[in-house]
Amino acid sequence: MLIFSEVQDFHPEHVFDCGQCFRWNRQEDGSYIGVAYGKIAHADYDPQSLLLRLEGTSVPTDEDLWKNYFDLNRDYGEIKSHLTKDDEIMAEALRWSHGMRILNQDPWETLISFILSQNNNITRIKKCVESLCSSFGPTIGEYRGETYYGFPEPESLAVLTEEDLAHCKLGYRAKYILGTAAAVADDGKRTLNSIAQSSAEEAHEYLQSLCGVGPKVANCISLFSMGKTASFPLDVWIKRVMNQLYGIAEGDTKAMNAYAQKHFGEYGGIAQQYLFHYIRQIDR
DNA sequence: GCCCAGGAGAAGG
DNA sequence: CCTTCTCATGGG
Repeated sequence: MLIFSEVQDFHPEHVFDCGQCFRWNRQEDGSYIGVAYGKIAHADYDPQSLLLRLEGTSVPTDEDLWKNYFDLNRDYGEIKSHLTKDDEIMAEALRWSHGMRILNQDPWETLISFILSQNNNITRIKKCVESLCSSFGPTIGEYRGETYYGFPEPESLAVLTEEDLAHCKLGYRAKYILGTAAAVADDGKRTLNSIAQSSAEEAHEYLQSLCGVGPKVANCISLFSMGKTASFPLDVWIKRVMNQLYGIAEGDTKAMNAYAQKHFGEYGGIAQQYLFHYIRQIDR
């Protein structure tokens, strides 16, 4: 059990149900159970303290790893005051998403998950990812009567055929998964794990060379698993925000990116996540 | 039956 | 460079 005390700017629903991750599920008591870095994790938050129970086989409670996973080294209060300066829209958005934090997830898992996200909805993305894990990932243990599976390694996916993947119902994205798994397995994850230290431009160049990865997915990967906080993923929801709330012409993606760069700057991705969670809450 | 979902790739200007 | 079409799948 890990206990992080005096954690500010954290709300489980904002963190786990904002669309950045697909393997955390809300429990009746408001806590969340998920799988990350090959561990079954049970997270709970009582104002100020984040409690993390880690289950499964060998459980090294690597405090620094999980502290970084939840991005607890970053001062979100300062970022929020910066973003809300002269921005009433952001101030309103934060009433709905003030406890969101950008998780620092595993690059490989994030890569595959967001290839599956294209032209798809979050409920079904979660089913696709879970199906991949239970079919081709390692069994990592049982917790409260449920069996949990880790994310399959590139080598485990690279040897498959489209027929092997058919029951996962990935649609046309199956061949993207196979292509990208082959490329990453061939490279031994080396480039993928090292470009987090490179510039955002270099990271995007490599990511977009992979099958099924375009500008939007590359931005999600670099934001959610490589610490590139300026990355600004432009999806259908954010295009809606930029048009309807910020008044930018519908479809003018260049102007939307330029606005983000100018007004949100190095925290474009964090701003984007606040707005994403906000528009999805009020649009239902 | 239609439209939509955290889009990308291919084809054609 | 840009625009348009197509690509599985499931839910509303």
